[in-house]
Amino acid sequence: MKKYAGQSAMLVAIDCIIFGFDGDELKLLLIQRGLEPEKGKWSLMGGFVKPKEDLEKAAARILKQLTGLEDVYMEQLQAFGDPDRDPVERTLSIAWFALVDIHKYEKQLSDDHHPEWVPVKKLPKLVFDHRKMVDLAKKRLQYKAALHPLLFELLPDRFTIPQLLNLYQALYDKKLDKRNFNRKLLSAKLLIKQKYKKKEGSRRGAFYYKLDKRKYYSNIDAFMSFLPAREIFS
Amino acid sequence: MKKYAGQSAMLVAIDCIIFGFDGDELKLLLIQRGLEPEKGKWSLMGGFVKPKEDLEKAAARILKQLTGLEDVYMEQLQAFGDPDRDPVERTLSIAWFALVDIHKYEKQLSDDHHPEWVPVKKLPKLVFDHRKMVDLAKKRLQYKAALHPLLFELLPDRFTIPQLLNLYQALYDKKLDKRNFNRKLLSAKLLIKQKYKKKEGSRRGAFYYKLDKRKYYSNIDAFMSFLPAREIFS
DNA sequence: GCAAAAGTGTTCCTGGTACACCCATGT
DNA sequence: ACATGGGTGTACCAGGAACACTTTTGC
Repeated sequence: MKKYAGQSAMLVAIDCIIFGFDGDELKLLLIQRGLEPEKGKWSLMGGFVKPKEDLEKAAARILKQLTGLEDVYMEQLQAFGDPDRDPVERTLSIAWFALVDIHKYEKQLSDDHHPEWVPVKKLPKLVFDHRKMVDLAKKRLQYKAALHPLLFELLPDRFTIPQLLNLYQALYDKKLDKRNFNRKLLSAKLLIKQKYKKKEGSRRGAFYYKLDKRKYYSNIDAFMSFLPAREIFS
Repeated sequence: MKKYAGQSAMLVAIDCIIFGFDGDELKLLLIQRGLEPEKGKWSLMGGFVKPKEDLEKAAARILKQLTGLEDVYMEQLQAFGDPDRDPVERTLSIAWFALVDIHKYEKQLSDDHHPEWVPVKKLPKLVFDHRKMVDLAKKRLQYKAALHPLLFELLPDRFTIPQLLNLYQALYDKKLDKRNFNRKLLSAKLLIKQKYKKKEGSRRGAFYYKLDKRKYYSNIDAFMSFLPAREIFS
């Protein structure tokens, strides 16, 4: 195997921006960094890409390592390559964002990174350029979710419309009209109505819905505006 | 300077998907690869990231090396990291796409890569995974240009509305209604009408327009649908 | 005077938005 | 009975889509 002469290599890492929603706030799963430098500081979950490993695989591996979850929605965000972003050694990082059901996570045993779900709106200081990654990920999520059915990935299999409304409101930090939201949502015909929900948070109870997975997967790139889209990006 | 122990580095390259428009077809600037392996085969313009070089800078450097152009619209597309994508040695590539004014390019002296503008619809076989990069870049451009004023980057400073219409039609491979297109376009108020154009391609001549750069740059992320957007992605 | 492209207006209809009241239940 | 959140209908308006004819000029 010949090599390219005179070129210099660098380390390649993955960092994961992991979104979750607890019914009230949009959250990120952060860890306390286990390596020097900045050991113990808040950080995104990350890791190095292995010599024979695909980027997708690496991202999935790292996500699973922290959350125990597989088959999670992930999307490559962007490569971050400032030569000085890691003071130790030049390290390129490919940021991925993931949308997970926060409740599924809670049942998992997490490893020893001391992970915590932190509200996106109250982020602590993060190491390196992780803050930039988070900001970009949030923008990207806002952008994409305004046009595509995506946020279902953050909710359990069964969910109610008020939950979904809360999620949108949390992501965009705006109040939305529930009547209009409802209508748009149902007109997409992606939801299947279930039985009643009793207990939590309401006297009357709200109906559960499930995704019509068939339509969902064939439409995941479909264009539908769940929002007053042109005003949301202001 | 301490190092991360036991991690393996890899080469990091940039590949540029360079779009141009000749008034009729959408084209890509390809080169004949100068390195083994696959020397002489069609390829995107690329190069390795230098040890102290930023990704943006590297992409701009490589673009300038081929086209002589600076201050060109560029956007990071995605990292391609299949471990076997380059048979010589593991090389991660960050693909960028660029929109250039094909006529500005033609006035430049090009280097010895034997570059050629090739219609996107008649691409030759490309080395490695470059075809995947091109396909993704085209999809991304279609997506973004349906919602944002972007394609001006492919045209000269002065252009006519029929030219712009041709460009949209070429990108989406669909015919568009010129009356509706016209109205939408002008309602964005990004264009400033100029004098007549005589010669080329028409007896009557079409008016030139220029971009209102002030509004353009403050609105480059603005949301405006120049197209029957929800039908264009089919 | 005719061919070829530029330019322009109207109607229809969808879909977005604003807005307010009743319903079901637990306490 | 009342408080709390769940659920629903309507009227208005903006903007997208469909559609055809007139204008200018070079030949």
